[in-house]
Amino acid sequence: MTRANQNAHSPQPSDAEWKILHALWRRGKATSRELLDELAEEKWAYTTLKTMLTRMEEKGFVRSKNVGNAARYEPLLVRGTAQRSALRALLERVFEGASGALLAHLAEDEKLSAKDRAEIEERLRAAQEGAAPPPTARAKARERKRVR
Amino acid sequence: MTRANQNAHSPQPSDAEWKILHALWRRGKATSRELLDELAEEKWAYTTLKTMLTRMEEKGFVRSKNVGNAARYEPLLVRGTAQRSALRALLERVFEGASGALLAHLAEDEKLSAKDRAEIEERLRAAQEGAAPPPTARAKARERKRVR
DNA sequence: TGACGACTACTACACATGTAGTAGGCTCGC
DNA sequence: GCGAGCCTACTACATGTGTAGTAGTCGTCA
Repeated sequence: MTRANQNAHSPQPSDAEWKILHALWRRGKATSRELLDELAEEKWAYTTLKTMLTRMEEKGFVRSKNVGNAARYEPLLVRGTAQRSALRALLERVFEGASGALLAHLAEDEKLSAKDRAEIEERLRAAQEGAAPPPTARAKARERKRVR
Repeated sequence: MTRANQNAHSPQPSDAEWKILHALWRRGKATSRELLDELAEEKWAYTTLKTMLTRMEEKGFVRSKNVGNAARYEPLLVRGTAQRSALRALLERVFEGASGALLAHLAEDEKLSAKDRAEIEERLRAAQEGAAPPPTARAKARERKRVR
């Protein structure tokens, strides 16, 4: 049993670990040398990356398989799941569960492109169909929940 | 001087620090004893909380003023700003800047009530109207003083 | 006036994280 | 067969964080 899934209480990846995970998700699997290239802008010493990978393997974030004299790593975490878990953690810790407030910040962010928005609407619609009858909520009341 | 604003590089509050900050935002200002009550469910030793507060003061997250023999603390971070900064950090670190993906998770989250979802749609629509369609740059740019 | 209780400043310590060095083992070209 | 490289496992060490104990100070109440 892998123990690799990210249920609410498995530790969250650290900053550096996220970077490595992203690199791994991009490439599927990779040797540490390849990862070092992929993460060139971090300017890590090879051994630094190796240390990280070892720790990540201990935590069940990645798995390694020996290929020749080198190890080839692959992610065990599923990107979407890990992200969701991190998001949930943030939501609790920073927003005390108030997703509305989180959204408010996000929605106001000018970095959200129109394309992003369109995509979200799309997803929302999909989620809604599969989950709850459209309550056609007069969500006007939203305004006053946005504390100070 | 203060140095209390959260520009991109001031350190993010830690887990425990967020809890304390939330308590402080709830009460405006408070003595450590009051905070200990407010945070009763954490079951912290008084000195634990005190240590945190001291460290937070060093970091410029809070400020204390002596009142009688005890110190009264007040937050220096502004809630919304701190939250936004944390959100942005998450966005970078976990979603590599893809706010769309973040939102998608938020939207699909089964924990999100239908009401929340409706609210999201609402917000999206609003954002879209106000921002996206034609490049008619509306004065939305006022917000973007956030350096980095 | 002295013990009691609250408060503060210091100190301690374990674990996580970022960062990297060292030493020893394989392999391949010459 | 040997040295140059590359790889791995260990070890190291500073800093941050969670958690708390100790000792010293001060006001108050019996």
